[in-house]
Amino acid sequence: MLKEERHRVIINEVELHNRILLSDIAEQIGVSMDTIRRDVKELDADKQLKKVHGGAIALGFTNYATENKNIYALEDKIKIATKALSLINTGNTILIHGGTTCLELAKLIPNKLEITCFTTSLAVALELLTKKGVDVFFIGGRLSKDSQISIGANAIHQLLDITFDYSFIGTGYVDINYGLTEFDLESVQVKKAIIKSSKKTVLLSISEKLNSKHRYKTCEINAINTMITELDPDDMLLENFRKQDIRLL
Amino acid sequence: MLKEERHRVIINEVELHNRILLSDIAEQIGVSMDTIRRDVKELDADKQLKKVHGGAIALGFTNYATENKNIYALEDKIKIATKALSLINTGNTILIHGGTTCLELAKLIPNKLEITCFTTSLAVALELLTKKGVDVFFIGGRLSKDSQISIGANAIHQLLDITFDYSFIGTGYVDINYGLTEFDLESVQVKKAIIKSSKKTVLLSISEKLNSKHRYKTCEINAINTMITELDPDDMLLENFRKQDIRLL
DNA sequence: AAAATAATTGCAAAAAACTGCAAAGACAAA
DNA sequence: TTTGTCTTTGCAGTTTTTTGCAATTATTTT
Repeated sequence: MLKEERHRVIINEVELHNRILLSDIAEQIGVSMDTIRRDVKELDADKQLKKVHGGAIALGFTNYATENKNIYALEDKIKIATKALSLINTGNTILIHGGTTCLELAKLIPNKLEITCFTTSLAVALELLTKKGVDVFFIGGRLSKDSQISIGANAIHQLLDITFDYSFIGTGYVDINYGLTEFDLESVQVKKAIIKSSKKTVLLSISEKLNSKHRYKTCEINAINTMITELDPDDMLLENFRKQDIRLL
Repeated sequence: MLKEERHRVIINEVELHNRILLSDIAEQIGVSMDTIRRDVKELDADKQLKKVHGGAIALGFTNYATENKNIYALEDKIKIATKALSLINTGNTILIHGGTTCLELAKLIPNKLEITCFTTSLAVALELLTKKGVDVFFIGGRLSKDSQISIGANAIHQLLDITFDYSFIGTGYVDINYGLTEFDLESVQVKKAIIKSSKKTVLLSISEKLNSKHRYKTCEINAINTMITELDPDDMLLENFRKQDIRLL
């Protein structure tokens, strides 16, 4: 087998599985490990993949990539939170749910903006307490050890007694067909209650989460009134969402 | 499994749960703790997460809220909290109110003690969330800006729906004749509700507060079942209280 | 203060990478 | 076809990296 052919096979495998073991490929193609090692070295130099000890991984699967992604993600989240903030007016009664993007929103709220703000998140509550103008209410309930947010029947019950001008929520996954979905069922139940109690529900989601889904459904995409991503509302990636009855920001 | 793959798994878990235990990850991936420890060390050096004793936490997940800012009389408070802890048994449903002494109690609760614990204090809640065996519930309500505890009708309403085996409260002032008093009316109202909902109410108070009083009354001294100070129950200073129908500890 | 957990260190076995080399193969010019 | 040159490949020996274990030390918990 020619070198070029082997290279093609290797790249194929990497793209298919995101990672390969040199030993697997050597056996599969039927050449020595040394040869494959040299092939992978070349492909690495050509920036076709990243060579690691024992194998190779697809570009974009490296930790450098995730590191950069996270740095950008924070900027994106601030961008999203800034747009969300523009919706809030003096005198509003709002709810801010948990999650890193929602926490950014809480951080961005100006000291003197006079609003009433409910939250289910300990972190958001602590942040809001530093804002002079904000009247802070915590929705009690069982606290999730992981996310430090209120869940359970108690929280839901309280939520349903209140009407929010706006509620700001994140989600684990969004998909145009599957709607908002989560990894965790209890989280879903709380979010359902939030949506029910809100005049307008605003979804804060980085574009990375678009077109992904998981086990438990919070709601259809149309149950959301406004969706905010870090992208421009005219962005190609949002094309499908523009056809829906939601406001993009 | 390639090292890079393990790294990805670890980062994923940290992002999902905010914190991980090395032992959990080691078991999940099926390698020794040493290997995971080395992985986490590298990821920490890469600023992908923060390594802590026994595990790792997501960047930006540190708690300043429960740090001891007020080390005044800390020794005494720990002594009080230790005595209070001795009252709690497996399976109990208790309430821990706010204040530095109550926070000490929360800190002292052993990891594996299995109890259900309610609280009105953000700091106490955050502390309790670190305890494996504790089911944590937060009593929602309006949050006081300075004390970071729930107050208001909402909190009171929730409290009255529950029965606690023990509730642990502090007070601004105690006097044998005037009972428990406070500077703040809303705090009094919440404490009244707590006392009403508790089979046994335990007062945690440093002796310095004895024989002092203020404007708003929570209850008579007899409404308290147990009073804990840093002093020996036989101490002269507690002579008056011994004549009352309260247990001293 | 004692017990339980976790971190560190040094070490050894295993796996992988590197090095130099020689045989095999590719290819152009004679 | 043959020859000479250059590249590719596999092999053997050496070095490096990874990993798990055991003994020690440090930290946390009770």
